Amino acid sequence: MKSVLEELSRRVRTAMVKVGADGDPIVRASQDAKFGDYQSNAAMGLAKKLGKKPRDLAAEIVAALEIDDICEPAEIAGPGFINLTLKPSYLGKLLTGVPSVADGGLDRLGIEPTADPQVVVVDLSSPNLAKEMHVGHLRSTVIGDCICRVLEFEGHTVHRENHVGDWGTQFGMLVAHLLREKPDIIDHPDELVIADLESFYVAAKNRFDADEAFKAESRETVVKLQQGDPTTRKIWKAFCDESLRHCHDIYDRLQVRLTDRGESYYTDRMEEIIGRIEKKMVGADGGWIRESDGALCFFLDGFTTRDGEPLPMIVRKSDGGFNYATSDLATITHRVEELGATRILYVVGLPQKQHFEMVFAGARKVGFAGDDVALEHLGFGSVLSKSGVMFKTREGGTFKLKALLDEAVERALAVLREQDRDGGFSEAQAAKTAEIVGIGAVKYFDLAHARQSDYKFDIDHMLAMEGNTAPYMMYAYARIRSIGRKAGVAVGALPADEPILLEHPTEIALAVKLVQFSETLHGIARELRPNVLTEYLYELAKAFSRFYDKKNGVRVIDATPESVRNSRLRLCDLTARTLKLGLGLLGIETVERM
RNA sequence: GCGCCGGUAGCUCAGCUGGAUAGAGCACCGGAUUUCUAAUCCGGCGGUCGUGGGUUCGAGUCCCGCCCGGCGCGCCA
Repeated sequence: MKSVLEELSRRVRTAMVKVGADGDPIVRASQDAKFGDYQSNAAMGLAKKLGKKPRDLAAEIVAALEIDDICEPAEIAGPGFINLTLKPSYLGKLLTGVPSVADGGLDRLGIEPTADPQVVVVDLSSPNLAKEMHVGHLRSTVIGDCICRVLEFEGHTVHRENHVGDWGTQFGMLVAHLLREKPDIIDHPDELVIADLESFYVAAKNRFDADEAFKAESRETVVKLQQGDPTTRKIWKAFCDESLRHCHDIYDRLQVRLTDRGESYYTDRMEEIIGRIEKKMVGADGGWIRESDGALCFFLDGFTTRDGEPLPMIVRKSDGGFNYATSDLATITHRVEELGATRILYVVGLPQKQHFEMVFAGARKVGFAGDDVALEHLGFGSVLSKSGVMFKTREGGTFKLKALLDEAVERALAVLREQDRDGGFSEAQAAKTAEIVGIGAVKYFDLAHARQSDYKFDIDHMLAMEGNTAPYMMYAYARIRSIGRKAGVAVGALPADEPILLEHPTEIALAVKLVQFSETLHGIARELRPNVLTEYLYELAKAFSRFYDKKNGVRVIDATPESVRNSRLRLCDLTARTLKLGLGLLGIETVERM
């Protein structure tokens, strides 16, 4: 389906050129239906430059505007707004052309992939393997996955990189602890099971703090690990594999797939880029690469410490080791040079903003990323407890993500039971539906908030049946499916040449929403804002409720004549397919019955 | 101290590169409706957009000051 927004922008732009007022047509979907469906706000800004009155310029543009085929006559309002209302016949034509469901393939609703595909790397999730995943990882995983899905749908090649923490001093401690606790692991590394990584870590840490001999042992283990000692490596790998299994239990439930590529993957590359950096150092004007207190540093403009001194980005510690700046630089060279990325997105919490500013500036300056590569930190806000403080357990520890998901599913089951009036759900169906609803609720709630703002984790709110929540959206979908079943029409089965006839205000309003899906999606792919998609889907669902309302809407199954019934059934079907596709891009499953 | 993020209705949150009387959900009040899944629809109540200036035809949005909250600021990630 063509983007209405683009079409209108083109038309208005053409008219503007004709009257000698070239510029951005500033076409937007109107906020209020009384101003039409779209509006152009270009006349007000341009009038002054051209020495004209805004309303006069608007009138000139309108006079030159050729939109009879798609819009009602344009209206000029207020200081010079040009209001545009789509003709029902045009809406009907656009929707009629949407192909029926392709056999087996992904339903694209007729939306074409981009003409300019890119290779995009998304750095998401990236938990530390030393510990259990906690709430802090939810947002990166869920937002990152959504962004990947949207970009993939748009036709880009997406690499989902799970940059897990599997390297560093704490792994010496963990391996040493593991060897003491389960010495037979050397012979059976594949059989390692650690029920609770969190308590395993705590036990190791306690031993480390209390036992000097163990502390020394841990340090030796780190050295052995870094030197590549086979046995140490084997134990380390067994630990990482077990930890990754824990992670993937979560990823499976969240329906997130990604490529695990830990920091350890980059160890050789880190050595190599230090070499490249040292070569640059010789010619670095102003000595922006230099050693300071024994550490190799980048001194980049605009970064200072709390004392106002230049703040270095350390790429090699004074002990010769590397840190996260080094590994982040290494990932950039890998992603650019090996994966061929032209856009790299980091879905990492907002507190790390300064770190990424430095890494990006450093990568550019040292030549690891050229102007043809976009580097973007997609920072996100924190998940707070219901009372608005950082999400912690009573003991001050972090909340395990698994526990949170379990609770959501459990609550979803309770909600389903409550609503299941006629007891139509079997035990197994209820459990399966609860899993989908519960997980979906957590994801939807997260995605429905603006990426950069903090939000309060409110399980009652996310499972509410009213408002902009997953259960509401899922129900809206299931309800439409039920209409299809009752009408005896299969999904997407009505032929694409069955004309869509729009007459009733609620039909037209629904059609406008449906038609706006593609442009909404394109906007999201550009701005990477999942909450815009949830907002859109919610409005679509509401538009459908009005359309289907017995008082203010229209009849569907028993509508006559046949052509009107079919048209309305197609509207139902298109709505359901849009909801399913949209929720799918959020990473949320739908159910046929609820 | 410097920097970043935030402060919008009683509560939870939107507000797209400045655009029309600032929106939604919940809560509260009223109405429809014995239902093509009411897990619905319609209406009402409710905000000096932290605060004081400035820029602009137009500011929740941009600039400056101040207040409040959160976070970050050299070898953890």
